[in-house]
Amino acid sequence: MPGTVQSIERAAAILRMLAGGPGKLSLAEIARSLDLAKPTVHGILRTLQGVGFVEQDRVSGHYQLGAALLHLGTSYLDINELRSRSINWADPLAARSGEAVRIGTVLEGRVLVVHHVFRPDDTFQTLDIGTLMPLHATALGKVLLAYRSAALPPARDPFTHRTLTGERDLSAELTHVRDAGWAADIEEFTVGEAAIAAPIRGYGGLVVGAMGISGLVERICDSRYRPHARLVGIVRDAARAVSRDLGATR
Amino acid sequence: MPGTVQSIERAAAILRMLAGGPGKLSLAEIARSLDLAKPTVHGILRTLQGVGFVEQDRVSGHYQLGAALLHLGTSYLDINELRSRSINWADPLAARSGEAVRIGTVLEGRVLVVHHVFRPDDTFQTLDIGTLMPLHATALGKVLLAYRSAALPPARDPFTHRTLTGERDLSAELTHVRDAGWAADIEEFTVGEAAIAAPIRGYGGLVVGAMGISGLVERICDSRYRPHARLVGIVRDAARAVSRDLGATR
DNA sequence: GAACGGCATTCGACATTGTCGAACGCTGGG
DNA sequence: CCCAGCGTTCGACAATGTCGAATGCCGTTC
Repeated sequence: MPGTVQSIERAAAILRMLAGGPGKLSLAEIARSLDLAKPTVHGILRTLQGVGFVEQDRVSGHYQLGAALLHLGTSYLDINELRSRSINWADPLAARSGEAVRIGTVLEGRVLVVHHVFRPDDTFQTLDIGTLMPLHATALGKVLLAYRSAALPPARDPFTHRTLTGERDLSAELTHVRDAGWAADIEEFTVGEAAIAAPIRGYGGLVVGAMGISGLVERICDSRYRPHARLVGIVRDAARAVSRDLGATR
Repeated sequence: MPGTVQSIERAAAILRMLAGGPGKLSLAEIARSLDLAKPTVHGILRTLQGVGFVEQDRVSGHYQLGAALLHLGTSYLDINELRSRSINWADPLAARSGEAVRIGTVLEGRVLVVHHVFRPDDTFQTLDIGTLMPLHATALGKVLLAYRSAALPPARDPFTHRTLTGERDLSAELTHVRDAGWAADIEEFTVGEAAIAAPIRGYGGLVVGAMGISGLVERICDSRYRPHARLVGIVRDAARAVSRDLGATR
């Protein structure tokens, strides 16, 4: 691409590979995957190692992500306005709904979770901040898909037997999401779990994120697999409040 | 530096600047600080923007860290062995001590927090994972300083009136830390708070991190400002357990 | 124990790219 | 209205990044 720095793009591609796979990769694997000469990859990795973005395992010689990225990642969280505006509404939403709350935005064709409030109980939970989730199989993702102009994601893995993978099914679903103003995923991403999400708009009305709750399907839905209207209402109210904080007027 | 890719080093310097300052910087400020021509910085920023590491504010034209870094940062956490081995011991340590627990390692001349367990009560707390703390003014930092071969940090800000800033005072303190096998900071970083930390060793006995507790000084120390021996003991025990998990034999 | 294949790393030639001076248009402040 | 400083574009050219060839190491196989 003209006007950009090719070696920085290559370095970013290497970091994404390291983030997406088993954690550690050999120089040769990286070179093969990116179709680059080994000395080229070696120079890039040595530079990334020097700036702390990559570490090399002393025993195997393999490479992995480095500590400096953690600081950059959390610094990003500190300045992320979607997150800072959402925080005030996320705890009350978790309290009122009794479910886990997540806020997400689009990154690399998936949902990036930028804030996560645990379900207010003492079950074991893991923090999802920073994780990527599919757009087509989650409530957050369907909201983000519904309001963006890009095409449907080409890869639509069936996470459960209820995941919508067909283009027509998904398009119809997104039309419905736009009409209703919220989305649900009912055992489409995780068997036994359901979620409800609503759009967060920024200045000018553009959808900049989504806010949602998730929990066991029998808590989120009634006996006919329909999300409880009360829960839909409080999710939408909370998302609207965040939108107002962000300067949306619609 | 020969053998490394200069433009990647420059890109990393830009990202560190964005992480370290007020969050948003103008292209001109970055160019001045790094003594680079504006078109040079522009090309690097455009590339970083293309890969999601940087975003540009539509209104002011200023640049800030991008969402892709969050995913890289949390991916680093997922594979960080110091953290994965510490997790099992951190919760019990918080429970037994009744205090907040942090695990840290050295990054860019400071302490990088890689794990944090909240004090087990319902006071308001913020998650410190990814934050950087001073080496000279924290218990975690003093442990890390005591067992590394590098020189003392040149910048030794006085966070409180009790912070050790003199080279002789700090050197003497680090000798004491090595002798005792643990460190404390007693209102040296935060007025009203104290902390205790012990080294975590990796394979071969090298110190790869530190584990510590922190809380109100009147809970951590007795009336003569001495850390409670019971707390010192359980911190050291927990750190030794993590060390064993990491393959240290000492 | 020897041979082999594939690894990470180094070296140096050279072609490509990244750098940067000059210029431009825009915007906010005086 | 004017001006200073901004972000951005363009194109020349020097510096750098790329990569083929080679090397040494290590684990595996015979």
